[in-house]
Amino acid sequence: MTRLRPDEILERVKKEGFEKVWKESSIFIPRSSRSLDLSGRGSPHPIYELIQKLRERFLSLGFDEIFNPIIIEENEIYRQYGPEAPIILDRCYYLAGLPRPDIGLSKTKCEEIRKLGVELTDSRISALKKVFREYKKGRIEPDDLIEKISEALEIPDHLAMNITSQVFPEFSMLKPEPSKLTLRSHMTSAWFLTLQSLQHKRELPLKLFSVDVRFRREQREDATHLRVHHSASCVVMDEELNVEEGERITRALLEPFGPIKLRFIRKKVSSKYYAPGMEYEGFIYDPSSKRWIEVVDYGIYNPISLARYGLEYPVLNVGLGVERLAMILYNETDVRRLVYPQFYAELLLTDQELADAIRFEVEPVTDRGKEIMKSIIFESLRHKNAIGPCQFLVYKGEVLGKSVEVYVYENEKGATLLGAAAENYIFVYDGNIVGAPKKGMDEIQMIKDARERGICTNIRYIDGVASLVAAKIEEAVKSGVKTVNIRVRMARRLSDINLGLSGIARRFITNWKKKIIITGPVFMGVYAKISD
RNA sequence: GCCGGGUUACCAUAGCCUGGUAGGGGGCAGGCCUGCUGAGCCUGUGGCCCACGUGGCCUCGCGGGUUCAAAUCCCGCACCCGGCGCCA
Repeated sequence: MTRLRPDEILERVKKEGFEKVWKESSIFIPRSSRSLDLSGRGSPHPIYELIQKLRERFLSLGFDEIFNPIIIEENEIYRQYGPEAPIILDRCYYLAGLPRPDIGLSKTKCEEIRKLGVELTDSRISALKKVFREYKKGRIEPDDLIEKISEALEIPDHLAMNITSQVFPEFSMLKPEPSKLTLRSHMTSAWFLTLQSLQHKRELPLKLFSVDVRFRREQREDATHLRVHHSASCVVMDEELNVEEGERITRALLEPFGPIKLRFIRKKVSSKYYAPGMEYEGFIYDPSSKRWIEVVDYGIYNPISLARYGLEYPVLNVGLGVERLAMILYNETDVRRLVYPQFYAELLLTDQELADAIRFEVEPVTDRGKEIMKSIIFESLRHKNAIGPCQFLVYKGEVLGKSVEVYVYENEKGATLLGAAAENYIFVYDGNIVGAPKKGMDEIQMIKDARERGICTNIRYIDGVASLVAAKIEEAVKSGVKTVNIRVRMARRLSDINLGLSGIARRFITNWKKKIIITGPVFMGVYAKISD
């Protein structure tokens, strides 16, 4: 397995430049001879899962889904919020863009260049235009711009420098210029536009919803604040409306999520886009923190704002913070961890995941090899209490056209064929890897816990050793080696019994200072004779 | 916006105040010792170069500075984490 080598690649880019290395870079990419597995099921993101449920629920309550504009002109905020607009806009992101370099080379610019003492011919102008185009496409780097301009105009460097600094300051200092466009901070900003457009096109009552993102210019993201989060928002426009419908809609919306304690309170000071006294907040009781958490906001839009959009009917708006609800439902205290687990969640493996990460370091690949592995295990266990010196033939047969005999043996006088730990199983418990017999050793707490509450991998020490021996025999047959003799004595590390961990599992164990305890006497000898 | 803490090899860290060989642990690798179960001991473990040595150079987030000498002191930057403020 060859991997990409970031250090080497960056070193080459530094020496040879981006363009040259880029052209050759496809050769670095390791290619696979197998095709990718496209079966199985992945895990969904909890936020999208919740959004899906909310959408489904809105639809079943008779609301139509709308894709609302995300980019909103600053002016709309003034129309909706009136005098409150500046403090709303303070929390908004404004869009900015880089100024377009003047590729067209206007007459004014040409005139300015002439004033600097450059004689402009048609061919020079088109050469200069070409330089600008290349620059914009990134084929000329900023460092080389002056040089290229001086070549195009056939002038000395210092003159080219003057041209860029005086005639085209935008080339040397590309600074983003703000626009009056903002990213919506509330779904309401978009609802006014949508309602304005639909009010005479669809029959009342109009029931619309959207579950989508909104943006807040937070100083910093913390456990309860994100810059981008979702609002499950709906509006109702009808000839007559009662604000109490907000509570009914909220209760109906949250019904599929089981018994939730809800409380609604009228806001003493309502926001300016609502009519005074007609804005309510909804709280959900969070049993884990034993606190009421604000999740919903609803109210009836104020007639001034409506009038500025020519709206002739009252509008009720309900907005629910999706991430807030998710935190309660998923019992999570940090919204960052919930939404961006890839950045914030600690590396955590369940015992099952850790157990799955334990594997043989080498394994037999041929059917015969696997057969040998099985008989080593079977025969060794059958004679495990035999007293040495002794040996047992465990396999005799052909492997890749050569005859192979395999023996398990014990040379030591008075010792049993297998050591006491040979039949130990590997258990995983609380992030620790523990080797232990199926019975006994209860006086050691870790073993007791691992056996009672941990996961048994069904891998024994003897399995690891047998796998190693079988693989070595295969290798010996292929390379023409005549004998294989493997003695495993005391096990101390996983590799002693031919076991290994994936890199992620190892990182998990070292990260959390977990233990790998597999010490034990294996004392197993296997000998193989290979002849033609 | 204000204030504080952090960034050291595969992992988690010590060292910084008071400048002078980057230390201990885990993991991994090798060796020793281990004969019936919880276990020890030694060595190695960032990169590059070569004349292959008891060799040289680089490396403590990035970039500068001070100094004979910088992980350490000073300045700037980036990212991360806290506290306060803001949170319609």
